[in-house]
Amino acid sequence: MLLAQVEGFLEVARRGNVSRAAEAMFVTQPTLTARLHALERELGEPLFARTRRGMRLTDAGRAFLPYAERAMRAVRDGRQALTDARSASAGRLVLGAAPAVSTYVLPALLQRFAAAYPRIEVAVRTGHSEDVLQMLLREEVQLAMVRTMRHPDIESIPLYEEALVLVVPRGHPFAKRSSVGIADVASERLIFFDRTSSYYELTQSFFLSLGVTPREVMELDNIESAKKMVERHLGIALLPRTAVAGELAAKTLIQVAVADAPAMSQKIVAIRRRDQGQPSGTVAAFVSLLRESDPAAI
Amino acid sequence: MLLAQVEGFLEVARRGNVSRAAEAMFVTQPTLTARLHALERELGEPLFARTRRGMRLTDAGRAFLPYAERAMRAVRDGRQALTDARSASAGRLVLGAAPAVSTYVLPALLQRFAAAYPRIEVAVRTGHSEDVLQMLLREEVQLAMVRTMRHPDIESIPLYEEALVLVVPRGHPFAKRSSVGIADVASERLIFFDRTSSYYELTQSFFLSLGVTPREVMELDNIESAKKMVERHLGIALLPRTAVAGELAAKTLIQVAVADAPAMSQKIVAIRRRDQGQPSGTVAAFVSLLRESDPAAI
DNA sequence: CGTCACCATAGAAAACCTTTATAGCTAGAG
DNA sequence: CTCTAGCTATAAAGGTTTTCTATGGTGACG
Repeated sequence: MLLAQVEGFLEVARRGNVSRAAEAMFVTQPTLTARLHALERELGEPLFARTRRGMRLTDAGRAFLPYAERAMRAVRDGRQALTDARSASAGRLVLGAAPAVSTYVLPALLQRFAAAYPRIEVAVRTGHSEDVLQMLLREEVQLAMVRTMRHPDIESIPLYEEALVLVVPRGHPFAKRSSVGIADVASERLIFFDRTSSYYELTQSFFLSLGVTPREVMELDNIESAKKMVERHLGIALLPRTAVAGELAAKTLIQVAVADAPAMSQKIVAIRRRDQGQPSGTVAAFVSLLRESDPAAI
Repeated sequence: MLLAQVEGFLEVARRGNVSRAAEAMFVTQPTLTARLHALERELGEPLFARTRRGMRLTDAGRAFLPYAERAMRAVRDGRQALTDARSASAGRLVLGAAPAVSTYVLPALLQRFAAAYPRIEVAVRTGHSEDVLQMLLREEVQLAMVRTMRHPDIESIPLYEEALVLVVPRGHPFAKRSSVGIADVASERLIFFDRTSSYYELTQSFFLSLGVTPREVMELDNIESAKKMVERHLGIALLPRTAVAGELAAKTLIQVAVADAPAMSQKIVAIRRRDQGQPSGTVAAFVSLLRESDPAAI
């Protein structure tokens, strides 16, 4: 069965006249007649009753009609869906993100994205970078924003550098100093977050490399709680800058430079399966929004 | 776009492998490759990402997938609908019927029909024979059961002869007589039903042709009421035999032969549009049920 | 490093579709 | 009663498309 036959069937059913239908479809009448015959032969039943006045649907034709319409509509809608997706005017975008990205970076990005592409449906899956990578490989997400990772099947787009900054509560002795030494830090009560996170390892290895053993006094499994602890003077913490931007601005937390330490940071990238070909419309739209975003503003 | 291409797309999407999909579709691999290329070219976008492992859907392919499935399902279901209709194992049957048929004959017929073809949906439109004929011509009904009518566009199937019988209430003087004369009838109080019905004209012309002027005492617009009136001794009536079968059996009404009068009757037929070709499954099923019914039993 | 498992491509043969031209049929007009 | 108009069906030719066989090319894997 050919779509051209189904389409011809519908057109003739609508007009009750092969010649007019043929004209409307920009083919000759014998062509359309042949298509109808082929369709009827394949279905094993006349779909039209031939009269002097033209073509009338038989009961069988009437029974087939709704299905023919459905099929054509599906094809038409499918085409439209691709056009929409290409222009990113509609569609679905499934993102993966590391927790710090998901919580502190994505909201602003998605707000702008939703404003620019209101008809794109967005879903976010959060997890540690390794888990999100697996989601990407399993094609559960189309694009993931995680720390730099290596895998032969993915390609990366650099996004921004996520610095770990030392924050102390308002009124803390450090708060008035322009910078502190690493030894000062190690002697303070430190609050860590999420032992399973890569940030944990990062800070640990940072202290170790400097030959300093931090006094761990508290470990929370999420950044929000860690911030609250610092605010309540239970210790000081090294936290991702994006995670404390609000508190720094509100001055409930104070950032303190560490004079004799190299900057601790992780590169955050967007990753994508290498074998997915060119990014589809929705992904491409999101990537271009990422690219035109000021990294400092994130 | 060809259905073969859509089908190929689905098969390859399912198997992730052109060669296997081609085998499953009984074509060679290059054929299927060509179909996919043609489809992608028409849609202006790669639907698959070619990898060493086989074919993976792109985002565009994933977006198109549900529509392709919908289209193929519509075609498959359409085929099935025709098969069902042909075997009359399912479908829809819209009948037209004159009031007397609809009320007194159809119920028993439809009971048997529904038992034989439980998955056929039946609808009945009732009206005077002329109106039902118009419905048929407008294709609002597929088959109509009415009195014999002439129209160039319809063909008829004789069903049964509907006799008008004289009925009197139990206890009426006529009830004990084996037959009465036409003059006797005319001198009785007569109850007519539905001046707009053909039965009304039939009985009127019957009396007129015999040179008798009936004493009309009452006219109801439906047969049921007329029967009730006769039962209450308000008169006697000429009613369709099928309409009084129950009362005759229950002996609440008595049939009296009219000796010197020709039998009054109308032929009831099933009519169908001549230009509809062979009856479809559901109609054919109903017609065959009509044919195998004992006319006397109706 | 060769072999395997893929998909892509080439070229020839076959199938198919479309077109022009024409036939056949019926209703309605003159 | 004939003729014409308005349908659809059919025929034959031609050209495009599709399909097949055979082969190329390319990573992956042992």
